[in-house]
Amino acid sequence: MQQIAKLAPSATEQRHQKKRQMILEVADRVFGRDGEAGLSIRRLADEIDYSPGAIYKYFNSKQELMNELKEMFFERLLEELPVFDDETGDYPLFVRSSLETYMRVALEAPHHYEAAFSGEAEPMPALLDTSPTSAKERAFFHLFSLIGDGIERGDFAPEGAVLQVAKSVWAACHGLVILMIHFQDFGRGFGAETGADTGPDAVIARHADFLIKGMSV
Amino acid sequence: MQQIAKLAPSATEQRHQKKRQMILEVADRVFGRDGEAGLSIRRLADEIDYSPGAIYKYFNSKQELMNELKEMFFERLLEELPVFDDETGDYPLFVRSSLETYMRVALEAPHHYEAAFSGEAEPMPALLDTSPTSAKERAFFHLFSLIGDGIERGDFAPEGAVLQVAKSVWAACHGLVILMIHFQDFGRGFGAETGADTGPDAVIARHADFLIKGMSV
DNA sequence: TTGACAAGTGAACAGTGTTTACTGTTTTGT
DNA sequence: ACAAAACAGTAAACACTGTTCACTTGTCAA
Repeated sequence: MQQIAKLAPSATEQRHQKKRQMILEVADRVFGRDGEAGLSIRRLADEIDYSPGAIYKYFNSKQELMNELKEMFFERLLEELPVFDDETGDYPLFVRSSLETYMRVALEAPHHYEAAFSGEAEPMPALLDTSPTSAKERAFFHLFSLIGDGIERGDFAPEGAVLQVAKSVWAACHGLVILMIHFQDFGRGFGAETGADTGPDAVIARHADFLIKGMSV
Repeated sequence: MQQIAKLAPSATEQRHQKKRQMILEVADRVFGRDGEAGLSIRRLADEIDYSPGAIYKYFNSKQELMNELKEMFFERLLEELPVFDDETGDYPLFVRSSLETYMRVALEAPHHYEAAFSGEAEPMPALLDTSPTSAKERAFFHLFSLIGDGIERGDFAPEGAVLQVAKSVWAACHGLVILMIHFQDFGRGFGAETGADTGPDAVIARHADFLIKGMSV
């Protein structure tokens, strides 16, 4: 017998979801530490004292589990992104801070971030005039809105189409993160040249400056 | 008995190298079509009518074979990069063309390009005052020199350290390529907005413009 | 001709994601 | 309360993967 709408999840269902969540947390920890190569179904099963097959009672495939890990990452990212204060806020500064946050959070979870852009090519999510569903899409949507709103407000100069500029900025941030993940010392070692701050945070900050300046009126 | 220096490779050695090259070409074709997932040792062995173990008479590991495929890609890239003509050349235009070529060639071999930046993190190659050895390093070195020379010539404004600007530009190009590889329609669909050219080439061109403009005096 | 080396094979090892038949156990409907 | 159905978990197998190793065959050189 099937209910039309399950308003109250059964105790069984609750236990199931709770255990599922537990598995996800363990997987998230292992994946964050050792990456996709280190997160095998058997390894994960060992970690939670289950047999490998048991995992498939909670996830249809490793891919599905991985997608949830990525989704969890983007939810964390969305939480950390700053919110603009219309009264006292400086919009370009707000955008700068947003881009920095995007890059910083990504660098703090390199395996998650890298995995989110590897594997099979996916269709480009609609980023204008739609309500995105997944956290991943919401994050990208947020990023695009930053630029679009900035142009609307008159803080940024619309050199070319709005979406083109947003794409360029997003790509630039994405590229820096990926290169910093891939090259061990990409964000380090050139402080002597100018005496300025060195380290990943400085590279991120200067990159954001470069982009904001390229957009500003 | 071991020769001090093998000036003339033996016929045996020549055959070995020739067959090795043949294997590489087949691997390159399969990898270009189906990516790393589609290029297994067994599949490759099938393709050349060998047994899987035979591959290891020519390569110590799949990783070594993959590295040679990546190296071949960067050699092709280097061949396609334009050369600056000191007499008649417009330097910013030359840089723009160079960046476009980098992105275009990368997009033509998405699996190769993606593989070159995935896997284990590697140390950042020295990009100033050294002669790079591999084609991969030479390509990156070339890219950095573009910016450095432009600043020296006075065509680009040194906002911040030379290397910081070069990093930002490289990262921006890299990011756009990766996003265009990962998102199926990243370079398409917004022509209606402005009536301008659409398609990957247009996105690449506008991205290059964005970067050149950000550097120019 | 004999001995050393090269080329290639087939089987095996350890690992992967995944499926299936099979257990108990728990929940559910009558 | 009892039977039936659903659930949770296991062991074993399947079809892959990269890699190694003993073994045979062929080629070249002293």
